[in-house]
Amino acid sequence: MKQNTKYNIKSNLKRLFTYRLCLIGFKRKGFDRIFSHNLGEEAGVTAEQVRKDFSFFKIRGNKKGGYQINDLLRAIDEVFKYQHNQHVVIVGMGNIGRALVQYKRFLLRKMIIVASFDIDPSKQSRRWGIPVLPLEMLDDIIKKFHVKVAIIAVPEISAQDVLDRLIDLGIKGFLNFAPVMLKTPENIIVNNINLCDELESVIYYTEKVIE
Amino acid sequence: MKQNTKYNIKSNLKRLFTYRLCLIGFKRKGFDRIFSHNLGEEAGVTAEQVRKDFSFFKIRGNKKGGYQINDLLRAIDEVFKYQHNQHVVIVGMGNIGRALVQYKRFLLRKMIIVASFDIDPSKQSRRWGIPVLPLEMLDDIIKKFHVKVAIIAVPEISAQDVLDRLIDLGIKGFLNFAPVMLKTPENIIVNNINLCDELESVIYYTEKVIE
DNA sequence: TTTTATATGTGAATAATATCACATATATGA
DNA sequence: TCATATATGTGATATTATTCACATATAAAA
Ligand SMILES: NC(=O)c1ccc[n+]([C@@H]2O[C@H](COP(=O)([O-])OP(=O)(O)OC[C@H]3O[C@@H](n4cnc5c(N)ncnc54)[C@H](O)[C@@H]3O)[C@@H](O)[C@H]2O)c1
Ligand SMILES: NC(=O)c1ccc[n+]([C@@H]2O[C@H](COP(=O)([O-])OP(=O)(O)OC[C@H]3O[C@@H](n4cnc5c(N)ncnc54)[C@H](O)[C@@H]3O)[C@@H](O)[C@H]2O)c1
Repeated sequence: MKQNTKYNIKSNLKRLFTYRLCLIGFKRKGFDRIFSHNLGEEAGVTAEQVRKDFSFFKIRGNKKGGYQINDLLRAIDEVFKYQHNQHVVIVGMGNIGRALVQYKRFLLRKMIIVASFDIDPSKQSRRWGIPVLPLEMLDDIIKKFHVKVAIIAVPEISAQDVLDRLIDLGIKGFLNFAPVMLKTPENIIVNNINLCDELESVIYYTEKVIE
Repeated sequence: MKQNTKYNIKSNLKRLFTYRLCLIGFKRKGFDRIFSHNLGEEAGVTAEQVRKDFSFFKIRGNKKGGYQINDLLRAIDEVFKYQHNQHVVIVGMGNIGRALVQYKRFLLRKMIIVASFDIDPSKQSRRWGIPVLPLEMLDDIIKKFHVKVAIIAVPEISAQDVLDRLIDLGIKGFLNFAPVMLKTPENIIVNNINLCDELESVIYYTEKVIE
């Protein structure tokens, strides 16, 4: 067992997401062509950074002509292999789990939450559009939908157990909302979202600026 | 107006959060002293990194004796100025907003959501423990509780409007859940949480590893 | 009390990232 | 069609972050 995965979203990948957000914005405003300079300004990075990033992901523009926004968006989608839908399960249908299963935007990006799971029988229903199942059904669903990625939204005390069980069932990547350092074997991806830390860091920097 | 804040949680600050998580874990297991080596292994960084980070934040241990966990936790709290409570407001009481106001862990870190706001009168109630108010009340509440930080949980189409209005009312820092690049003046901190991107990056790395 | 083994703290070395600078290709306009 | 201004793409350079290496202090043992 590897002591906690030190996975962190690589900065050039993170910027690619930002670029996409900006490009969608530009498109909405009626642009169909963009230069690295404009995109950089919008994304808060230098134009060279934009070009280097695109270059890294083998995305090419036209000399002097800049980039076609649609081409860029398609190329970015290509990086994320958008040809096929991605099936995801979520474990824990408490406050955060319920919010996530109702989040429509996952679908727009072809990420489909095929089922959710909860230990509490009172949560097991179809109230929220997708089935909420007992954990015994995990194996079936994971096999049926070839699920490789799961969202962990259980209390921190249960997070490691849930993770271990999911790994046994073949899950390779996790989005984890429980504020604990999870222990994982090699080759398992865990992306930890810690909203307390995120809010606290805002407060930290806010106070720094104000002082 | 500065084109979108390129704010990003600095990596040494981010690691400080991780260390805290690990330290709490060690404490639970009965330890009261820790060495940079142990903490580094748990946090997924080198021992030198741990020491450099502590050194950066002026946190000191004892030569040969390592660090007292309680001292470290206190020192980390010191970095985040834990003497006083921090008041926060949240705008948008939809799926994600409702999850957040019920999140008890904010309180443990002395971050108090004093009120939430929604444009929809049907959401305005006291159902969720804290008052859900119309936006007209923003000014009053912000003044009364000296609020400096807000959580934006409104649809992306409204996010910029809400942000501008909050800045006018004196808010300096934001945790933003809407997937848009917000435009801000100087000295305003915006920490964007984009859960689609986070899930997508897990899928990206998972596929990379599997291949 | 003295010795010694060992963990810290930090400059120096290295690695990783980002910026600069410019050669190159080509859209655009004459 | 041709000339030219301009944006890309990328080596070279600078900056930033991490790791190495070791001098130093000191807990623990004798
Ligand atoms: N509520 C938030 O806004 C929020 C924000 C950030 C992080 N989180 C974290 O997300 C996790 C869930 O938070 P929440 O507020 O939704 O909590 P919650 O108590 O509302 O929900 C937890 C759910 O998990 C279920 N559960 C418990 N053990 C389980 C198990 N072993 N297997 C399957 N299901 C199990 C419970 O029945 C419950 O429905 C926690 O770790 C929390 O710290 C929550
Ligand atoms: N649901 C999720 O799990 C999730 C996850 C990540 C990000 N987000 C983002 O968070 C935001 C909210 O998502 P949601 O799912 O809670 O949406 P939602 O539609 O459930 O809730 C939005 C709420 O904002 C209120 N609102 C709209 N305009 C407003 C305004 N100008 N001022 C104040 N309140 C206003 C609405 O009345 C509604 O109650 C969106 O930007 C979404 O993309 C949601």
